[in-house]
Amino acid sequence: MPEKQFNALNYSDPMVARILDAGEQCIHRFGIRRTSMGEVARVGKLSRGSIYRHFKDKEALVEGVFRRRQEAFLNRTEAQLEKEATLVDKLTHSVLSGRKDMHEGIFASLAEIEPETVAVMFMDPRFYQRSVSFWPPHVRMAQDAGEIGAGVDVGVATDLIMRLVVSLVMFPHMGVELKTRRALRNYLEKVLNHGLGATQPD
Amino acid sequence: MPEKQFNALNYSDPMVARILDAGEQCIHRFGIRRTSMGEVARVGKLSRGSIYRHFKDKEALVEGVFRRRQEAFLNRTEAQLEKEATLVDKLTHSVLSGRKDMHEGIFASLAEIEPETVAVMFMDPRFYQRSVSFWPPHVRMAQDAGEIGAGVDVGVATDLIMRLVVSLVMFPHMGVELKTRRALRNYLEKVLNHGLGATQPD
DNA sequence: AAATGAACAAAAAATGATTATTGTTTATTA
DNA sequence: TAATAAACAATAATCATTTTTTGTTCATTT
Repeated sequence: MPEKQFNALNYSDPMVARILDAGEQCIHRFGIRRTSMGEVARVGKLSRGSIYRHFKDKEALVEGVFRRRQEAFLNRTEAQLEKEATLVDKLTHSVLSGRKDMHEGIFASLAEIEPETVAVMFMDPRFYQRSVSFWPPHVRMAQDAGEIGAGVDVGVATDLIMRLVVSLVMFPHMGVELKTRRALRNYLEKVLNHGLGATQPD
Repeated sequence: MPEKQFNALNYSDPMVARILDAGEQCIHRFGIRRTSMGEVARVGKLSRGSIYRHFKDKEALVEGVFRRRQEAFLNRTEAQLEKEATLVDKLTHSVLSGRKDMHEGIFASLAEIEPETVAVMFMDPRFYQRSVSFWPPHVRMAQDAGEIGAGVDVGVATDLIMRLVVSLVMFPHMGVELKTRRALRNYLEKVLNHGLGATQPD
């Protein structure tokens, strides 16, 4: 008996999309704990059985909802990044839109209703896996453009970028106030270009 | 009627110490939810009334327990840092002992019993406030020793250091595997000295 | 082929009565 | 002066019970 593959979801499959839409709507309104598969079925105007055909269990459905949101975020970001001139600008944009996403929509409402759930999600390394594979192409582009040292390892650069972006989204203030675009860009420019090794003041 | 000052705790006050000892023991064994003030009193062999004389409520007691733990961690770390030659070595040590603290003792047991609580704590910016005031002297020392650019702002350096340490403690892997002391030190050296601006390979 | 709807046992959640805990007060003790 | 112990209403946890939800199966429909 062949194992079903739940990890690879067709977001384009209209049934999957309908389920995820309904699921997202429910989670947005009631939180994860208070959404039942029956409610998702009712909202999506489909049968409970269909949901279980596409998702192993409630956990997989919830995961699917957030995976799709994240994928959408990355695609949206990816599109915007083409318009940004430098890697520093790309990071600045990513942090700002990451924060925006956290403070509106499903994350914001979940954070109000079930803060522990959001906290646990953000502490889970799996939450960042997809994003880790997002950055290497941009690192290489920056390398080709001479913004980044040619000898810098792409993996190391990606790692640093991820740590900075995640940290800056989670904590706008960690000693220095980094709320405005200006302050953020300035900070990222300094840190990325020289670390703490630069000798020039500004 | 003068407001009591709960934020400034005398860890040296024997009564406060006894309360915190008992509280810590209870939290370690049963978790926060399942420790009652009565149990803390019983374990500490004191009256419930005394606890309320020193701590406004259960939340303040719990906060006190973790504040003292953190303070002890910082003092222990501070003492060790004197033996480390460079800022990079100091950071390496801090990350490693931070991880150690997370994987044993009260944090480890709490993470097993009440993972959401730990996650929420780690997402709270207040958790890092004290540590933020810990680093500036070390930054200045590194600056005097010429390890860090003289023009680098102490606040910015502290901020970056905090973000890196917190991130590296929370996530040993974020694209690159940074579990061994060697890998960690190497990473920190690269990142701190040049950011992504270095051109030399190794 | 895939979605449906109904049936089902097992697991989880809502419920309401009961018990324990909280935070405050007060008189007593060291 | 600070710790204690007991009393107290308000709040929160617990527990046994009822109800809902879950995850599975299967015959039926689209």
